[in-house]
Amino acid sequence: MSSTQHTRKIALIDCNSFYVSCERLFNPKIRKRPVVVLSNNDGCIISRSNEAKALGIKMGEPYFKEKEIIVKNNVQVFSSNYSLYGDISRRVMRTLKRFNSDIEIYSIDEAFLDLSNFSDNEIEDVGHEIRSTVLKWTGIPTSIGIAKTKTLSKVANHIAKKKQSGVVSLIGIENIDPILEKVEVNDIWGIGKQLTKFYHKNGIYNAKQLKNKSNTWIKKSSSVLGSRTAMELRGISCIDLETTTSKRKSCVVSRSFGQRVESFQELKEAVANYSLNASEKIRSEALVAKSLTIFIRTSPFQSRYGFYSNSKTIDFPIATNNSIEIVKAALSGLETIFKNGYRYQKAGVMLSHLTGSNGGKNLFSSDRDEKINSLMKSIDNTNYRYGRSTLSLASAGVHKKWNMRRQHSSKIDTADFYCLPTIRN
DNA sequence: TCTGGGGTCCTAGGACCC
DNA sequence: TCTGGGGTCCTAGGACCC
Repeated sequence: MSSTQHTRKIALIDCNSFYVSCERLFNPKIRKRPVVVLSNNDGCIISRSNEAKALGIKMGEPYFKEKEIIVKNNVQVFSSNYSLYGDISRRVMRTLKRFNSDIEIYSIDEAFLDLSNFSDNEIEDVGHEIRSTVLKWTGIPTSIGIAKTKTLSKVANHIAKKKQSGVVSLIGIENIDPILEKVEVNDIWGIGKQLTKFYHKNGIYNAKQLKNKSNTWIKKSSSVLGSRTAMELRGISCIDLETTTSKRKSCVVSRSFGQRVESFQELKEAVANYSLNASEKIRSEALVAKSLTIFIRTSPFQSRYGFYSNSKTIDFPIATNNSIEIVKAALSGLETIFKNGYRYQKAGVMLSHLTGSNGGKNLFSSDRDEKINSLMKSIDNTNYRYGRSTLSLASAGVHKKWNMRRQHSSKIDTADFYCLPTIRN
């Protein structure tokens, strides 16, 4: 039957050790060396080269705990540089779009691509072509998994990561049970710690066992998400490709401080900055927020100082993206939850119930609002052109306690991105 | 001494209504 | 006097993702 030639085919393209690969683009000397990239504040290890993985350095582990191995093996360490990674990510995604515009950009380093238009016979070759094109045009190595559903393409991708070729297709394989049997249940997309514990208790250890478990049992014992996962393992698609970028529903800006903060004044500065940052973000997406939550907390790892965590949510009478209003609300919220005598470790601002801003007009908009809107626009433009915090409402010093630690920055400016050397095969 | 940040979705339970 | 039960909407918190 020729119709089987055009079964649904979803590819998951995942960049290998993405942040490490980005740093390597600018620093060819570290190509074969062990490399790690740290989270904000140089807190945790969030990206590892294969060489670093081989040394036993764990994902998500605090940097200080791995320091010994790192020093001993001369592992190259980088603070994260998100604007750089964002730029390279856009380059990768643009390249992928050439193969099909039906693409779901799932994260900074992953995308689902609909390849149903290709025949079963050629699909693996297409995978290899995508892989080599992305490598040639961006310098980023990828792994590609292709299958009938998103969950299965994740499985295929998981296997592809361990293969030299980097491409694995499950299309056209009659019985995938022997493959699924080798996939541990906790490695399945959508199954985290809690579900793993539960499935283990019920004798389910791998993807094959979950796939062949009765649907009624799964439905009864977990949420709809659990049964959706099992259906997808059976090749029945339940999770659609989200190709249109839907407007987001919330926006969080939060940071751990470089050093503990105790003074109200310093906390206020940090919160004002995060508020400005969040307002700017939602304005750039033409959104307004109906409510704001501000939260502060001390370190959960240092109980000897006493743990304190609190938040306050404030509703705006009229949804807004006005920096002044948002900062004001955040600071008044902060006042209600701030307690003296604690060593604060983190603060954040969340804007939620976001909706489209209708070009900044609403029933109650006035001349004054129009003026504020154009003021906001000029702030955003200036910041865009000359860098963040060129103009800001709070006196945002650069040497404050709460600023992040970044001791291992490669100092690559995004501007340098345009000087990237051409990459040869 | 040092432990990231930013999202989505689901569910349970409370408030409220008829 | 009897004091039910079902529906909706909202929120907080949990689980999961990268």
